[in-house]
Amino acid sequence: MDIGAMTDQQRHALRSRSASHLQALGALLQHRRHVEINEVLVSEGSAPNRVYQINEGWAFRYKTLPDGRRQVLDFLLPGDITGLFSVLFDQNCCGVQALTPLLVRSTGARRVISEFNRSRQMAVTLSWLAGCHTRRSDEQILRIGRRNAEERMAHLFLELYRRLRQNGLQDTVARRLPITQKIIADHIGMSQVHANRTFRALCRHGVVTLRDGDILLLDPAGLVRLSDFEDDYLEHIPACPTRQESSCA
Amino acid sequence: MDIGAMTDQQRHALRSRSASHLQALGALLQHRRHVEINEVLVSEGSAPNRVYQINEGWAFRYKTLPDGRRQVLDFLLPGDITGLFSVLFDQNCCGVQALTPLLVRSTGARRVISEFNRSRQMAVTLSWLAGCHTRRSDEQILRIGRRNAEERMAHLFLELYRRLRQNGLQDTVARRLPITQKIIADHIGMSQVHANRTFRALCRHGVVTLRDGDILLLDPAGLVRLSDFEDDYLEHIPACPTRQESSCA
DNA sequence: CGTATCCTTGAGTGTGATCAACATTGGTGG
DNA sequence: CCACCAATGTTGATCACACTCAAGGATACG
Repeated sequence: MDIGAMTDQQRHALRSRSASHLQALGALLQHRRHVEINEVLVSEGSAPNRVYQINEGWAFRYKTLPDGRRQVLDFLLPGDITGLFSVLFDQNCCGVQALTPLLVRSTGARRVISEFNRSRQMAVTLSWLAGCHTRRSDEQILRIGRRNAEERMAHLFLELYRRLRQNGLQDTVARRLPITQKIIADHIGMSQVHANRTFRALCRHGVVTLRDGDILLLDPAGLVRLSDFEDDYLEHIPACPTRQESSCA
Repeated sequence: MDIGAMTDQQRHALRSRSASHLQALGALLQHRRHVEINEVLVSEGSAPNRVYQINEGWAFRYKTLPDGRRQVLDFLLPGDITGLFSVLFDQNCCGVQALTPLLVRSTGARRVISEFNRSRQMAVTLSWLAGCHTRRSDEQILRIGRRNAEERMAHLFLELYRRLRQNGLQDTVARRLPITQKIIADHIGMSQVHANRTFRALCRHGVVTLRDGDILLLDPAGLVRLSDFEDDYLEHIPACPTRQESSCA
């Protein structure tokens, strides 16, 4: 056996410690603010001065090409924190925009840096958090690189569903996705028209439908079948101790 | 102005401190080992017990689908460190395989964890490193999501060229890429046949050619034109203090 | 030599893009 | 209250980029 190896128990212990550590970090984000639908919270090229947690609503990270093509990199769901890995850079390489009205909490970069330096265990926590993000973006690369249209869309829907559930939302809530077909298209690398046709195909399979402008997941198990979904890359990041507050806000 | 904001100078100072800090971390990787061409250094699903630095040679990170489709997530170049963000997980979600014979140095996960805990500034360093990786994978998502075949390939070649230069390799060396068309195809999400046709097209533009089985970049500036390349997402990670050794090894 | 790997090219097919038109909805201002 | 506009979803027609299948050539290696 490998001399420097750790047991699963040791790893598990480190992860739980990281989890509570991260909640402490989340508690720093005191400044509350409402963001309008479609508002750009962070613009491409701006200085990364703040770290945000989405308290209510959905947002997305994106990049654009000079000719206007846009890639939606990922989605920020209620409870998600963004910006922790940008504080050392002079410019943001991507932007953040609201998909729905948001309630966000934030704090300044200096405050984050001093919290980074406050505790010796923060490095382990950040390694874990970075690992969670890496796994997600690796899966996104696989999704757009090697899956076909139906698989991509079904796989995306499932990822969002699982993450919403992990972030503490109820099943009925987690099955509603407030995203347009244009946004989906820009996320999984296809045209809006083809996203529509793919979506219609999923509807015909009976796994999703449209309800009041939102996408409604009817049959998660069916989506798993359609996309070969394996959820081992998704790890719960318990950075959202404000779910209760936010629901009564 | 934002109260918690930092100046570019402050950020710059933190980055240089992180850089030297990271070199210290690299110095931990004492265990040397040779890896054969095509050997799997880390297999999908294995326990992440070690952190590696590539000392000589090229490798790639990958994921595979049950039906055999493979996605090359990114390339590991001489000087690159991999595994820092996996140590807290029970299983690897992706594998690492050698493209050329490698000389790697490594250390065990426990050692890495204790180094994480040793210094208060390690968290800042990891935030920076995670940011560097995030920027690269965001760009990879944009590449396969929203660029066409020629742009993808030209863009990839440039990224590799710049990274090799940043890692301290000479210009003539950095212009040689030891990758097959199948590997390129699996990285930028196309078939091997189409990768060949795209490559031929780039040859016809006079920007690349094939030399002794390697890809040779003839005209980096031409590649920039063909792919709208912006290098602002690439930041030098000075984690390779062993370049000199390795060239006389 | 024979075999394996990689590159190359052609032919035929298909997935997904583009263009265009129209329906529906919600918001805004007269 | 209605007219108008913007955003979104829907569908058809056409086209192109990229895939698959197939075969052959070059090179390296045992």
